[in-house]
Amino acid sequence: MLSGSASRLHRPVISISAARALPCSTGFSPSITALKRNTEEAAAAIYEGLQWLGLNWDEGPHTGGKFGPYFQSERTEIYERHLKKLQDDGHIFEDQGALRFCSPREHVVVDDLVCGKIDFDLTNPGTHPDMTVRRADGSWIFHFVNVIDDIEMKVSHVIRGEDHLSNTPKHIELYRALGATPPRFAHIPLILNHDGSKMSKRDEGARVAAYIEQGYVPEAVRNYLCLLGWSPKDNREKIDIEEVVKLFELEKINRRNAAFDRDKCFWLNGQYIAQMSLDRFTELARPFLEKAKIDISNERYLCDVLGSVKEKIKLLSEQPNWTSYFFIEDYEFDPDAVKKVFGKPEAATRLSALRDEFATIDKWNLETLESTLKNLVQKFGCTTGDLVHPARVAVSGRSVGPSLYHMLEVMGKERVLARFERMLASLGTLEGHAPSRP
RNA sequence: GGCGCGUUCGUCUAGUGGUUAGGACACAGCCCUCUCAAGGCUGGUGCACGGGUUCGACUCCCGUACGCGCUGCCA
Repeated sequence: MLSGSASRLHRPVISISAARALPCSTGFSPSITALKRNTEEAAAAIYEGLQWLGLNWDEGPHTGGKFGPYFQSERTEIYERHLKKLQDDGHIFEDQGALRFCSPREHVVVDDLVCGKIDFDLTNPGTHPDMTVRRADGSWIFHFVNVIDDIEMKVSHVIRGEDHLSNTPKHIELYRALGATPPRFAHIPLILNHDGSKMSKRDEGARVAAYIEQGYVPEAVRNYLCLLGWSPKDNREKIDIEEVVKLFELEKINRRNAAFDRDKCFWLNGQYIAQMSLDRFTELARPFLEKAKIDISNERYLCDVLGSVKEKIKLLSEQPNWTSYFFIEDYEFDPDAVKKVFGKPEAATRLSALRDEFATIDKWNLETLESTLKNLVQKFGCTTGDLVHPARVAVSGRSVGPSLYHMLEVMGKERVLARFERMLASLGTLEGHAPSRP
């Protein structure tokens, strides 16, 4: 079994990648599920986050396993037993009611899978005081339960943040005093914010909920996290989880801390969206559309609409904004777009002509729509844009959107003609259009 | 302060003594084009600094600086 202290999302992602590459199971130490309720909630958030990322583990509080119980609060007897052993062997002394472990005062070499061999000099009590293992009130100290849990659960590899590197020699002293062989350690770099400051649990990049709300795709976030401190070394950026597991080696993890790059994560998300199936896209988009109260009961239409905007979208949360006008008739008109496109009287004339031509179409599809419009362009001697822009504003109220032909095809003849009609009518009434100008 | 770890474009990285220091994001310009994207092309920016070792250092060694971590009866 392998353990990782899941204080941040990045670590478990790396841990799981590593574990899948190694032939062993994955789990999380009960030591992270401390007595305090907020800690348990934090741990639960990590578990949920991992599930969202599509990563699973073998043992832990909610999955079970053969080394339970997995909550620290239920493991008191286990800790008592090990403490007793240490006391019997004379490693413990009392200090103001608390219990401390008496350090052997030696050099301890940590042989880390990522950082290599590091020699720590623990001979000076002034700089390395004897560690407390239990408080006066009977509660346990993290370092102690952490070691006990890993022994009890037969943890073979401890993968955790580099912030624990300096604590590791103390842990090793404990393993030795208990007659246990220390596991292999792998201390992985920390994730920093873009400005170089340390990323805390409350920072956006560390909150899974933030990714979900903003419309990130789980596989993209997972991919991005894998690339922080690790690389397939072949210039690939988009790399699926199976491939990561195949290539992953703890020894190849970088030692330097990495800054979280919002832009790149965003870009990767767009890559995943562009390349995913329309079915998957629809599945992921649904909650966002529902939240925006868009009527998506017509599955077929929904799918067609999403198909027309899929390649434009980088974040799922952009969905409603890109598609709302497909579903409602009282969509808003962007004043700037209207002004720019219909500022000239020819625009209305051309739209009117286009309406007449479209009305005669039998086969309402991309090809016919395009050829019909292009014919009219010839006739007027204008540019394609001179016809496309008015049509776009008429049916969507805005100047940006999917390819016009695609949009019109999806909307259908009836809807499009009605919208043209309304546009023309509003131009006539609001502006009192005269065919000629001074 | 002490101890530990780190330092290649702004960011993520490839690179393990001889490379025009490669890729990606971001940025700029061009092309394409019905808009916005996408895509294609081009461009600029980098080996923290100082000493060694070597015929030759981004690569090895030693310092310095800077960053981060630990130094709790926090986890």
